[in-house]
Amino acid sequence: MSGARIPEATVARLPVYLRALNAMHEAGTTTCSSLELAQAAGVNSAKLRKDLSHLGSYGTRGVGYDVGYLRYQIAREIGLTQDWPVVVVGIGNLGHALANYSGFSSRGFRTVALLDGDGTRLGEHVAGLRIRGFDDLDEVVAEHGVVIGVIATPASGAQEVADRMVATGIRSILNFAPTILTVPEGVDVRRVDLSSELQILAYHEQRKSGGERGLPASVAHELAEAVDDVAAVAAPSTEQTAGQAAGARR
Amino acid sequence: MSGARIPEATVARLPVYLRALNAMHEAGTTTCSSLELAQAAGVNSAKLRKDLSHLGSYGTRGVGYDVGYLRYQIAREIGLTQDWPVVVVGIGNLGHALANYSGFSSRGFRTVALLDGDGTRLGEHVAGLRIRGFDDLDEVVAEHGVVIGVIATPASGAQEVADRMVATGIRSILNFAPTILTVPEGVDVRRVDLSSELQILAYHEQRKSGGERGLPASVAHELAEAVDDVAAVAAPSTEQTAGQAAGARR
DNA sequence: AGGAGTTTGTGAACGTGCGAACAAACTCGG
DNA sequence: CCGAGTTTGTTCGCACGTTCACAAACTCCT
Repeated sequence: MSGARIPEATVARLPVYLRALNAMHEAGTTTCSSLELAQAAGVNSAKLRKDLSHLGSYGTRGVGYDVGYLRYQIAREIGLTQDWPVVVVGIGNLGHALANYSGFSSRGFRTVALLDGDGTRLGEHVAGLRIRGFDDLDEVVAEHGVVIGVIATPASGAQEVADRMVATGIRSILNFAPTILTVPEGVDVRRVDLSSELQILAYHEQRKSGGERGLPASVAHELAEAVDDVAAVAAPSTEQTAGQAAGARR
Repeated sequence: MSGARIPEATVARLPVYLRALNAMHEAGTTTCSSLELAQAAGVNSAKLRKDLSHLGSYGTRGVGYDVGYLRYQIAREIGLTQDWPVVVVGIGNLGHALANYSGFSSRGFRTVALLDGDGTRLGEHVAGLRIRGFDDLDEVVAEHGVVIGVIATPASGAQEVADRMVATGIRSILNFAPTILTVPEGVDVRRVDLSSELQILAYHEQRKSGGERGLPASVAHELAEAVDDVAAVAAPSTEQTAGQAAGARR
């Protein structure tokens, strides 16, 4: 059963289940039903059961799941029973926060090196680690057997960092830089883009506002100004069908 | 056309397209084909065209898309032509980084207040803003018409912050705290979970390396207990949200 | 003007994911 | 031991998302 392929959507939810199970364990709960766990994780209980069924039959009908046991099974499936050395490149504001982030240092992941291309921060200590130059990447990767790299540089340097990472053998990259990385086949990149998340929220917010409820006056006022600003920058627009222009909206 | 519903998967990709278009614009490119834009965004060109077709017919057959015009259309659809005041709660390492993050202050989003429940940071200035107490939330929201809140507190305080936000009228929350928030119908929450992202990478990495198998089930339970003790000492980790896959295929 | 080349927008096929419903399997009380 | 109650694991139908393939529409060259 462990050999079977697990759907990507399920994989993405396993960390959530794991977190909920950890919370239950710390609260002293030893057993839980699929409904309880599902509510704690914010998903449908049928979906939870189907997700877990991909790992194996770790529950007991009529009873539920043993928190400690299920916790271990999920952790093993994800690979958290082994230690993953991680290197962080780009120790600006975000990199600094990541280095101090407890989620990185606990639970299977261990930050083994902080690298920065900017010489001014060299030697500085963050979260108990000395900031080293980016050129030390090969050495660090070889020494600790790093396979996961975190990029927290500005967008301009991210691709070069990624290339160097791939060259040293890193095959999984977590990218915080606001850019799309191009990597060879076989290398996984996951992107965490704060501004994209905000934009998605804004889209839905705009939808809500357009619906039944009115906009606060302050927002409405700023709307007019902002439209002008963006239009001045963004619209060299010459032709184009005026058919579906902006007017239709609210 | 603007009134039609846009699929969620498409909405999640629009910010990526917008970013690619911005890069092209800054590089002086005035026109691009769906293939060029798709490659810059890291997606299939057919998918790109279908996504854009949900907004309207903004391309020209045989030619491609006008960068500036398409850029404006996407920005308008997302709602970036208006100004979104944002309040950030929890000015620890992460909140500090967010406040300084250029993606927050530019392009439609404006951080209007930094709040923290911890009194020791009060009055401190970060990114040109004075840190205020969490109790000022109502006042700040009312004054600036805030509808988007960012939570960067530890997991323990996140739910209370969310409750207070909802009470003041905030309907969109970006949650960096490693916990699942419970909110009323009509409130959108997006989770950004750094540790979940790492765990997803670890899963795939384990797959690539052939994956060492886990321990026998007999030992599993006791080991889970041990692992948990360790985790209990360290602080909890972070969270991520639903959604988009990474740039690389797998 | 007309044909060749290019590129968009979309219809159709395919795969994936989700939720409801239900049989199988367990516990518990008598 | 048996029946009632509970909860898992799975099957099925449906909706959503992705990719292919192609007609429509545009430009360019002769």
